[in-house]
Amino acid sequence: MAAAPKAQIMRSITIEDVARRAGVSIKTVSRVLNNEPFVRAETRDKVLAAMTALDFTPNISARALAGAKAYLIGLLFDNPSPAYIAAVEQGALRVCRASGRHLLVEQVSDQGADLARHIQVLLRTVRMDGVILTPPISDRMEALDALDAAKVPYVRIAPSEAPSRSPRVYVDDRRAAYEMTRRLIELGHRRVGFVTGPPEHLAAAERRLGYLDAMQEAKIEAPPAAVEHGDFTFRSGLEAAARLLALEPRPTAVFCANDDMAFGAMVQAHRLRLDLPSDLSVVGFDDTPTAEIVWPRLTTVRQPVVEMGEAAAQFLICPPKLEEDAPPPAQRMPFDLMERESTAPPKS
Amino acid sequence: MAAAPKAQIMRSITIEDVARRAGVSIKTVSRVLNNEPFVRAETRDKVLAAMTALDFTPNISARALAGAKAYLIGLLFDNPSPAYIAAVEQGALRVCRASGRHLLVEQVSDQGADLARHIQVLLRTVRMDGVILTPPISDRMEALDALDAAKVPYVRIAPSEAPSRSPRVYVDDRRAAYEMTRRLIELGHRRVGFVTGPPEHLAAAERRLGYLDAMQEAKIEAPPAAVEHGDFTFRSGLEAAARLLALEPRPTAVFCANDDMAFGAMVQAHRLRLDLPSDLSVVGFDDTPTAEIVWPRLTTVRQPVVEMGEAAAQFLICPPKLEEDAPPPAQRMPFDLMERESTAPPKS
DNA sequence: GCAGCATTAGACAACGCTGTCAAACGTCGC
DNA sequence: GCGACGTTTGACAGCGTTGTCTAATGCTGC
Repeated sequence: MAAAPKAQIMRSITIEDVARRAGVSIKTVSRVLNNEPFVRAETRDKVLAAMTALDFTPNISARALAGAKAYLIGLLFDNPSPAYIAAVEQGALRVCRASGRHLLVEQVSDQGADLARHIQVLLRTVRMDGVILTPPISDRMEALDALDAAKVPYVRIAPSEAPSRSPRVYVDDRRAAYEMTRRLIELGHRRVGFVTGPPEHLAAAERRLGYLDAMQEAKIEAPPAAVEHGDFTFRSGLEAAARLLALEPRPTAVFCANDDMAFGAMVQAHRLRLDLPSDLSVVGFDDTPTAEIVWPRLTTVRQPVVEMGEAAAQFLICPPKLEEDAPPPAQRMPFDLMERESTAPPKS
Repeated sequence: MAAAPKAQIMRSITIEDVARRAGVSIKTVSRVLNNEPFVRAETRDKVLAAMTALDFTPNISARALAGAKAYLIGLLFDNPSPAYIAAVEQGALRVCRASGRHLLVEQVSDQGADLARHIQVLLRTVRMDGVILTPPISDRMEALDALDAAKVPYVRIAPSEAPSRSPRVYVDDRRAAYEMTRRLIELGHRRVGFVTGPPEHLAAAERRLGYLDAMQEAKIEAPPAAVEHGDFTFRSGLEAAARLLALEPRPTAVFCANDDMAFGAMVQAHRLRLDLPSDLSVVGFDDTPTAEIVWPRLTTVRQPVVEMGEAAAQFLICPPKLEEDAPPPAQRMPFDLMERESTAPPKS
């Protein structure tokens, strides 16, 4: 048919151009580009000058195709808990920029066997220097298997399952929940309810354990009914709180395994015309931006999520050297108890 | 030195392997892969079978290097207004997945001249089939110039400046603000304050115009003091509201150019012990998830942000054919007035 | 049965870079 | 003044794909 309206071929500036201008071979330019040794300072300068003069930028596809590095970091997520993912992404992005990498974001929401398959295909399609796994993907062993098989380095954020299987960045969920619960007990609460996260999100289970630790330590019996199941959504928090607040005697405090559910609990309390915090203390976990905005402001556990994203990316970009057979490195990040106005001593 | 622990070279399955197995030439496999014509159905099937048998996946770097397509869409943002960006990203991601592309996210927060430079370098470093520009980058002419110069297609989301310069996806901000203001007036409000967005964010200016349209239409004089300046942050909303609520007589309603500022206004109202909505109606713009969570729930203008991200990506992937010299296509998305509990008729 | 044409398949050269290996260039010790 | 050795450079072959161009192949009409 008609000659295709063939896209104007934009010949880009190549290493060859730089080499010609600097009067050296392409390989030498490549050496300079990659900071390889064995280039005389004088030669290096010549090349650098030529690069600047021509405004040369290396092409990432060619580099990935020819060499070992890919200049690409992947961020894999499933559950689009926007605030959390966005924060991780922001941290990762900052590090990528600083080191000349780029960030490929991918949602791998398939359930079951498809997950492994999806990751496999992804890794073969686009080579990456490393991959960041956010919860709940960070606990899916199929994902790790696929990554291992493809020999692509990865870091997990807040994994619970097989924590020592890979590098990871995490906070001590159990400890944080323990401390937060303890704080509620210190305030005088005895009837403290808990709303769990979805079963596949193991960090949420850790939080439950922390809660139980504190209750047990204070010798307070936590009846099974005091632990309600949620799935990290606002709505589930609302519903779980409805069940909790129907209990007799009513809990004086509710600890939700994440902020979104805590917001649900707050709304449910409002609906029941309970005054916060005098009738009910509510606490969450995550310190999402919204925690500062609701009224009363939510007491919660702050996780440095942006920093965790940074740490994870950093990790993939220059992995710390370690002995053969040393356990994979883990970076524990500090958490903070953010006490705000949603908590107070119980009235009664 | 010691022989470098040379990364195990993972030879991937190539087109050549498929070709050999199917008993055809490489080029024929490539034809099948790209759905090019002139392949006999029988041959095609043979190739397809070989592909499946070998579990072949084409390599994106090689394709980008050799061919015209890059299988990569870029998402450029500046202001990390997480909820908004995350929503656009989610929409874009969905479309990318469905069409076998990938999403490269890039933050280009440099101010001034650096922006153009940054984009230039980015585009030369990694070839992309198209780029999505989110506000406020979508109004930065330097960005558009850089993109044009590199001949990379792009879509702008919610641009205000030079709207017809490129394809775009938008909502009618002015109209939406007009209708929302009108609704407040219908409720009986006469003293309606407005909090603007940052000056560089032109959509925010459109919203202000819409507000003024409605006030004028209702023959209500909006004194200059009724329009306060904000910058889209929670804090600025809080401060602007403080100034607005100090006015005598006090406004009975405040319209903020985005939700975050509306939340600030609500908190300020709470601080002043005003009852919402009886003492003060507050409305926002965006319908962020938090709008459902605050108490009272925020009346606001819903924009279909996820869908806008989808539309933008769709657009880059299969651009609608149009005449030479036709104006670049624009997709207007519907908005919705979400009336919730933060608005009511004024008490007085 | 053969030119003439559409259709289908293949050979081969890019694409822009890195890895390998060998060559050239000192420089030192004797 | 020469071999040995460390340093510095370059030639060249890929990497896995697509684009171009040419060569078969099959079919039509006469």
